[in-house]
Amino acid sequence: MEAIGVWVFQKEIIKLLLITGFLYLGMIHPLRQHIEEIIDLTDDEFEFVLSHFEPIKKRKHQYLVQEGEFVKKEYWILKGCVKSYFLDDNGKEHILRFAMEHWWITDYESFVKQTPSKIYIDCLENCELLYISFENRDKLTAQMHKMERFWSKKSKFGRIALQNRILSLLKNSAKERYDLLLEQYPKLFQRVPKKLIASYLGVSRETLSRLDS
Amino acid sequence: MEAIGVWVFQKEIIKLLLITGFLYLGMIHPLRQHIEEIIDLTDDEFEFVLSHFEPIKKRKHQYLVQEGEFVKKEYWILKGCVKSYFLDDNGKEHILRFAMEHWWITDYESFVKQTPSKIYIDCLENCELLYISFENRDKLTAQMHKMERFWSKKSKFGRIALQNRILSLLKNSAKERYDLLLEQYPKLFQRVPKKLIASYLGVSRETLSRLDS
DNA sequence: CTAAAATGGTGACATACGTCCTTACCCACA
DNA sequence: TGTGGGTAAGGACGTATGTCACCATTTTAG
Repeated sequence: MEAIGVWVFQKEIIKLLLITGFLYLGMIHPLRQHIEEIIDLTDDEFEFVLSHFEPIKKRKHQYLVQEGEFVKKEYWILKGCVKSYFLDDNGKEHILRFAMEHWWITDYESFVKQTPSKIYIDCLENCELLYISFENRDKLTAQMHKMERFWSKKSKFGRIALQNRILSLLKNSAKERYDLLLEQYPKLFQRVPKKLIASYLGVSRETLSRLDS
Repeated sequence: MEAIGVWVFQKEIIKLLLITGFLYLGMIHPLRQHIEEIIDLTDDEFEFVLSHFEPIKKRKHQYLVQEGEFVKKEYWILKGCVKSYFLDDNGKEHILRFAMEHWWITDYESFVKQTPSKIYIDCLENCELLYISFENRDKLTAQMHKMERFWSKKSKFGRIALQNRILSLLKNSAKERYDLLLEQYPKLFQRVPKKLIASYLGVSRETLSRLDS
């Protein structure tokens, strides 16, 4: 009995290692693939990068970030889907953005300025994540200029995406924004409730459900 | 007569040098002040940085960026005020942002991705600017890690500002957005026409003029 | 398995906002 | 001195969207 218990335990460990990518049998680690879309890495360099991350699992409805908290981690999603949002004075929820597999997420305002967070991030599904702490990110960028370039580029692209969202909020009608989102992220509509999509688009749930016509 | 002409010409040059900060008599160059809010520079380092910039003057209504153009410069405003905006399918103008003294401006999307610009930037007043070319910015960041840190930080703060604008577009009414803008940039209301403020806030000119009540 | 909660569609109604219009004002320039 | 362009205010009207209410399903949690 004892022996079987240990075996099951080991299997769980191996499974976890596989999922989080710390043991990849002949496959390229998804984080490496992701980073190499922008910069090239040797095996050793990737090992070094990865050693600054920790794996973590979260269940649906669990928080990654809560309002008032000092955010000290940036997350990279291996599996699952999360929402980042804030509550207005009436307690109404407004979606800032969603994030899915291979997206980065954190509260950058709190992360960069080291101020208490104004937002929440929580899991819409059970999630498997890698996170890097503020300190490790600093260390890594200081020791590895390539990674500073990587994050710098990511930051620039993130900024452009935000600008385009503002552009869309200013110029497009609710219906147009709906169509654009559906075109760009069709998967999203199968994974997250419509009322969250409505909140992301800045319209009421009722209005959204009347847009299809 | 000839001599006087030369003298007037020299005076103009000196004036230009003074204005653009290439000749600062015992004063700290405003660009240096600006950069040193984030990183420290020695005299030589600042000289080196400045040598990558060029001064330029633009009159009211002149363009810095036009739609369809490949943007190869980033501008820093010494004096004046500009708007960045785009035109929708109906030719309606939507203000992305304003920029005034000591602000950076360009079309980052075109600048970073090297794609044709979707936006216009033009002068609301006569402007005095410094610009840095794409190539010089690359050179400078490659040779001077400090400046890469500077721009990286700027980029992060820019991103946070954009996120907060989205936040505001989602949660605040037109009236609230108006009050917030008035509180944050009271100068703007003395310098730019109300119809542009309306466009920035995402409401019609008529609606804006009715908000005061 | 069942009860409770969340989701999603729709109707009735109120209202904020856009659109179109006229009027008035200021100021640069002929 | 007049004239035209840019700016701003406000009236009239239509429409898109929010709000509240109700109900039918589906999903979740105990």
